[in-house]
Amino acid sequence: MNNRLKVLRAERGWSQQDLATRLEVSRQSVNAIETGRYDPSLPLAFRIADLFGMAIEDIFQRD
Amino acid sequence: MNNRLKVLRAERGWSQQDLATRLEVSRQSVNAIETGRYDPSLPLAFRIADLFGMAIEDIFQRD
DNA sequence: CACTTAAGTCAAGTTTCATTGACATAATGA
DNA sequence: TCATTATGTCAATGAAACTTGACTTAAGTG
Repeated sequence: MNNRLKVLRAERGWSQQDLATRLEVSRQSVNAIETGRYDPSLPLAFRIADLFGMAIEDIFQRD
Repeated sequence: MNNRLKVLRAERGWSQQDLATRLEVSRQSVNAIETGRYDPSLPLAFRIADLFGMAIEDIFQRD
């Protein structure tokens, strides 16, 4: 899976820490997802989609 | 999270084993997801959505 | 009745996701 | 220059997802 998290975050002028706080996860988790080291859990993917007001499918794509 | 997996599967007349085979997971995993013991990983959620030709959001809902 | 299939569950093990704490690097600003 | 912020990454730990193998129960079906 790859994702558009880094772009969406940058568009809003948020740091990884800002995003992590809004998602209630650690900064390292945001970084790991952005850099593709692992995929979020389904519940976290839902929180991300909710935060950006988008569908999961529009943020995460199969590779 | 709760999900409509059991219904979607039953509509197609598939056993848990049938579904597990199509998703390339164990029968116990399908059962655990259907009975709400845990949520699928994001990659597996995508495979499920693909298989049923639906969006993840139409199969899995936050509770 | 005996046999098979489906579903639910448990135990024990591996892999993946997520945590805290730490360190390095680059960029910016006082 | 010195301090701060942002990002990337590592190690160690814990929690969640997923595995195999086994057992039980219920519902057909010969």
